Amino acid sequence: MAITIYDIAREAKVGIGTVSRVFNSHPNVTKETREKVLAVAKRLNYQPHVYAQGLARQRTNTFAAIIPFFTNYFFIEILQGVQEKISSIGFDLILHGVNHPDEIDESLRRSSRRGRVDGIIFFSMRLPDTFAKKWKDLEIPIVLVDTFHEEFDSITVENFQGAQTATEHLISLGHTNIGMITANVKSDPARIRLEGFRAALKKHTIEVNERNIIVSDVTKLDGFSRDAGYLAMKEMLKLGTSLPTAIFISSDVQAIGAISALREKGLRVPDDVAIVSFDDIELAQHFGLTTMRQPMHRMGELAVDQIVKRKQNPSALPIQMRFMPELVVRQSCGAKKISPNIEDYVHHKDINEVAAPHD
Amino acid sequence: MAITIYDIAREAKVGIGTVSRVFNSHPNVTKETREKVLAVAKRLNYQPHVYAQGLARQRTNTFAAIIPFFTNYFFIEILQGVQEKISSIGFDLILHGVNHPDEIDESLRRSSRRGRVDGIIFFSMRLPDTFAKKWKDLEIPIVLVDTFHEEFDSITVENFQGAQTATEHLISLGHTNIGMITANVKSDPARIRLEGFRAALKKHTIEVNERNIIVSDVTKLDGFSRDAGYLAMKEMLKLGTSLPTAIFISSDVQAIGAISALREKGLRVPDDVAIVSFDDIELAQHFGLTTMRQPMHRMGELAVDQIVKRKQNPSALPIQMRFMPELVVRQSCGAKKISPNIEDYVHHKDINEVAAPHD
DNA sequence: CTGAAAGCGCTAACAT
DNA sequence: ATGTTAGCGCTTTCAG
Repeated sequence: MAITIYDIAREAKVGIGTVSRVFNSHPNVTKETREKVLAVAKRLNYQPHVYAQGLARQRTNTFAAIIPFFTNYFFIEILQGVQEKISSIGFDLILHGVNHPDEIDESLRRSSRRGRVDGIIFFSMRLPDTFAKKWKDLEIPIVLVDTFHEEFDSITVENFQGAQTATEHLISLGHTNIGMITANVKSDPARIRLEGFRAALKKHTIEVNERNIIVSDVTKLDGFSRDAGYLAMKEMLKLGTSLPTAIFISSDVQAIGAISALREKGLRVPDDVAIVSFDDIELAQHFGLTTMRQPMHRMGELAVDQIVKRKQNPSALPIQMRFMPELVVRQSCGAKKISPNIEDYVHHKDINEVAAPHD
Repeated sequence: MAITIYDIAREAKVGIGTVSRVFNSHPNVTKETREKVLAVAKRLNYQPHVYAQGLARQRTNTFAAIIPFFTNYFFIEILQGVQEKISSIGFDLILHGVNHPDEIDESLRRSSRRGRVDGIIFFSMRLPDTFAKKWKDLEIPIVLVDTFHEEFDSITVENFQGAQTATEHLISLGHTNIGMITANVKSDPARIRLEGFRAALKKHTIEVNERNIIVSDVTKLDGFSRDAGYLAMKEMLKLGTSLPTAIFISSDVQAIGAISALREKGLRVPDDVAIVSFDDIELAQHFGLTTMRQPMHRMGELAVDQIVKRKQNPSALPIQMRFMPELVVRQSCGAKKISPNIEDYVHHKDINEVAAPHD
């Protein structure tokens, strides 16, 4: 059996309480005994038992992240922020992947087992109402990322305005025949981006051609995938003659798929079709995508910060943090026809943060 | 305070032992008392305290994965296999990202804290010898993925033969002026793939032109990155006139970067330069990369299986599982000049598994 | 400042 | 079949 504080107490000829105090850097220990204890502990290669600590302290120093599984680069980049921040504060991260909608419940249940985690970061999925209640009672800090529920802290991006900005960029380049490819509208971001798109056209009194709006019915990844983008573009191409001169696409990965479909038909971006997408995942740069940047890494870090804050002040009103996505102009929109790609024309100004307490 | 077995024992007028038995589906409980207990538990919304269970049972039902951080798609695909398998057996996954070599120690230390996890999956990094010893003593199952140490179970890919196959494919297409771009040779896979490349040329008595071998000195991600590939190709292009007609590149991501660099010079793949790379990440298909497929998802699942097996039989000799990567022919090598991409010409035969007990 | 003792919530061996 | 009890390893009063 492994070394316990009893072992080291015996060796150091002190009580276990003292040993405990030493490791918790409690002030009431003389320098001599502290050093004596530490010496023995080192000699015996003592390591505290995390679960015993957790049980006694009534906290676990671990957070859970529940993610609709991370084959999606968007999540990975957020997750990276989460991971770095969590380990920087000495906590552990438990990862729950949700590959199928049916698994949401299971994941929620598993991570909310009593004493399992001190906080939960919940990604992108709509939080079932049954759990909203349950979690409120649980009294464990929860923060929502890329999704919203009025009872919890949330970190989101202004999808509506982002979509509007993207569309207006296309309009400003002279396009009037503009289409959109959006992910499954079961997903809130997809739905809202579509609304933003419509609003932008309306604002500029451009007629919406419903034929040029392709709404993905792919369920896998809610249609935020290369395949979904590819299929959607195929469909748009199939519809015949009046291909729009510009398309707003609800995510970078979809745009990449869409570009493939265009290439197959011998069509070029931006010459034949201009494209603006959303997210600015790392690959967007490679493809020269003009896109709406979401500060993913930052969002991940903030999620962790917010959980920590929430632990300290459980009764504060839910906070809603909303980021304004930023237009990153590269080649796919046709605004810059200079060198092929790899170069990135974004102005590296700081992301705007809009932290507004929820009413 | 939350509900404990004491609460439910009192309510159901039974002993805590009985309650415990019910939840552990111990046979010695009558149907009536079982149902009574279950009813009360449900009414009170009882949830077992994971840490208390862990402490009493002396096991945690969680595994840790230590990954050189997953901005690399290769790891993500393995991790996905790991994640799915782990949750399918009802375990939890703790994720330790290692972003900097200095953090390896810290991660190792943290996940090997006593009673923290029941097993560790260690990815791609060379295991420091100090820890090899320490972990042996720890008596906790450890499996290495994409890296090797003779004292532990490991799951790897035949890098040498894979590189050889890739190179020979290029040779079989008639190329004789073949170059290679490899990641940082601090990484074993990068180094071994380079050796395989050399061996293939030698076998076919083709002279090695050292100028056409670019070894990345990028340290970030050990040079397995788009940027590293881009820079390496730039360097190769800078060297002047004798660009090889074919290049073997040590990973798909690097190949993607390299292709960017070629495009900037107006060079086309495979017309001007044929390319074969390694890994077959999801994106490889999109780029039409001919590549050596590693069964990443499978490797992840297997890692979990092996940890479980190792728990059952701690004293068995270390197992070494080696996969033979499979050549997937797409467009980048020039063997098929048919349609642009998206289509995948691989024969979907099963991956070969070579499980050989270590000596 | 330090030792002893009482939990933390659960499991498992031991009685009955 | 069920209740009782002794841990699991640590934290944290409570005396002294």
